[in-house]
Amino acid sequence: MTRSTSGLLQTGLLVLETLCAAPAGLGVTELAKEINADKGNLHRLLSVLRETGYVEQDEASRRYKATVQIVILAGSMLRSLDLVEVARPVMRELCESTGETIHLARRTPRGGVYIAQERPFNRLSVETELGSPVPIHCTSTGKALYAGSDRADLESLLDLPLERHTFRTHQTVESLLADLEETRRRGYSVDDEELTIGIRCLAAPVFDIHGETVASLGLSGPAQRITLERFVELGTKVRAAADKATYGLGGSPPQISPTPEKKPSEEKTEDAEGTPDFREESPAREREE
Amino acid sequence: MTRSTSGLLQTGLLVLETLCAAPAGLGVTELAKEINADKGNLHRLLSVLRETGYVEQDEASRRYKATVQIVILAGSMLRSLDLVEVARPVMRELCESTGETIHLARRTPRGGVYIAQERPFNRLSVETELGSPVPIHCTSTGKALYAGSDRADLESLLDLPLERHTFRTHQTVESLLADLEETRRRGYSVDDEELTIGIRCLAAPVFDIHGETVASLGLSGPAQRITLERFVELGTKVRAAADKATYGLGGSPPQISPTPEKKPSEEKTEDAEGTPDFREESPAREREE
DNA sequence: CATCCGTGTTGCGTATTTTACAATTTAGTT
DNA sequence: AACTAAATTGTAAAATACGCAACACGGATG
Repeated sequence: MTRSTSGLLQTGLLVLETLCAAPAGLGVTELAKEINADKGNLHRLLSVLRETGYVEQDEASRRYKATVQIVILAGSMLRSLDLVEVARPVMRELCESTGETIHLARRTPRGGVYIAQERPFNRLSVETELGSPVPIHCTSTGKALYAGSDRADLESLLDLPLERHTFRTHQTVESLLADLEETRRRGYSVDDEELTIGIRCLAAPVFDIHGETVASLGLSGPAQRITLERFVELGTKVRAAADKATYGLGGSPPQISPTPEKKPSEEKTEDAEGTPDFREESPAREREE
Repeated sequence: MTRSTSGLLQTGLLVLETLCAAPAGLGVTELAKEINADKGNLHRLLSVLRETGYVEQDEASRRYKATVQIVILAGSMLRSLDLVEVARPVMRELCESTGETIHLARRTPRGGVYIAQERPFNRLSVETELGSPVPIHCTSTGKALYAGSDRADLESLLDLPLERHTFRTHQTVESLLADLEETRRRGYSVDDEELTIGIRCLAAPVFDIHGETVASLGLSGPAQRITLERFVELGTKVRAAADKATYGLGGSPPQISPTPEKKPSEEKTEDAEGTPDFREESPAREREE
């Protein structure tokens, strides 16, 4: 009982995904077991992918591997994304002025993805890989991306229970929500050793022309250099850089905390029309460009 | 008369490719014209891609765009490629010691692709984009990748006539072949302003455990710094770095010019068994790991 | 050396999908 | 409000993907 309704395109993509995740390649049978499909049909499907150039078969081991064709596609996509183009110089500048690693992550309905990075030299620097998913509950990048989401959206994004990486990792949705609330107020997010002990990060959201959060720009480095005392200084710099990117996209960053002196509760400026609100997703109403 | 034999998977991939190259997105009709397919069917196909997460439709403009899903795939592929893992530290080291941009390109049967890059700071540096194709006839990277190919292979790779970028770009296959011959002899390739005036590059091949060229590691920078006098010094460094990567992959670099003093002609050491030969592709005989 | 086991590959009838063409809705424009 | 162009939905005919099963091949085993 393999599976009934799937379609060739769906399984084809699934095969590509599986193969991309398998460094050494997979045999037809292994692959069939992995994605629960018929051996024979899979073999034919793989021929198609081979002819198309997405997959190659090792002569000796007969195993199938993904080729760099996918990387070509991704490259052509990123090159055509004006977000990267706009953010790159800003990132380099911030990287040089702070001497820390800067990264850019794109927001998607299903989670964030790192899409660009700038690293300094002669320094212990944090490695973040391109194209890898952004954890939401324990990175400043993730928090900046989803600071505007409501509880329901957030819960659908998180895979509960929240994976604990350090003793500082958020363990409850409540504490995460409070953190996001604070993020919105101060205009940038903070990760104080919540993913890795010894690493602190700061990030700020980038908005598009419709006022929606499309990306976040972040800075990360060792706790020795990113001291708590520097949070405001660095946070401001990160936010300024993110705002530059926002302007580059034709958008304008929302006002941050009109009334800085306030209790961390009860500040629902709910739907205060005027400037695009940081808080919530507003459906795109204007047409594209 | 749209097209007869294509298959959903093939057109699906074609759609993805087209969409990745179209920054602003495409409408169903535009897309249909572009790839010569039926509007209605494409619409259904796009629904599948939307459900799978590879494509999204802009609410306002109704246009379809590629999502970052492809980048996620590419990332997972590159991360599982030990080539990148092995080469990265070598590249950083070379980048720091020379202060120039270093890049890594992977060889494929259809041409090369840039898959990694390291750039220095505070320097005018060359930008090479990840996932973009490597021109073979006018870059050191391309020459290093295909130095071992014979004339027939080469001609199938090149899109003739050779595109002229500068007055130094190779205009004939003959002069390119001679260049490749010299590349094999000296162990690294050279690009003396053949793609861009003012930019010089050097590259050397990386071999896998079977002695096949799998990648090339290159250095590029402005001609003011990369002077002709430094070619040997830098070429040697680049070659050494590439060799390190080769060793990291479990391979060993072939001997370079056993007799350094020799005329540029008549040096066919044809099939001198012993160490893997730089010259020609040897079919993989050992089984994978 | 024969046998077995696991894997890749091929065959085939049936049924589901894709296809091509066209009708219909929707949105933007004059 | 009518017009235009594009997106979406509908529908039989035909191509195909599907599931199952047989075959080929290689390495391991006894």
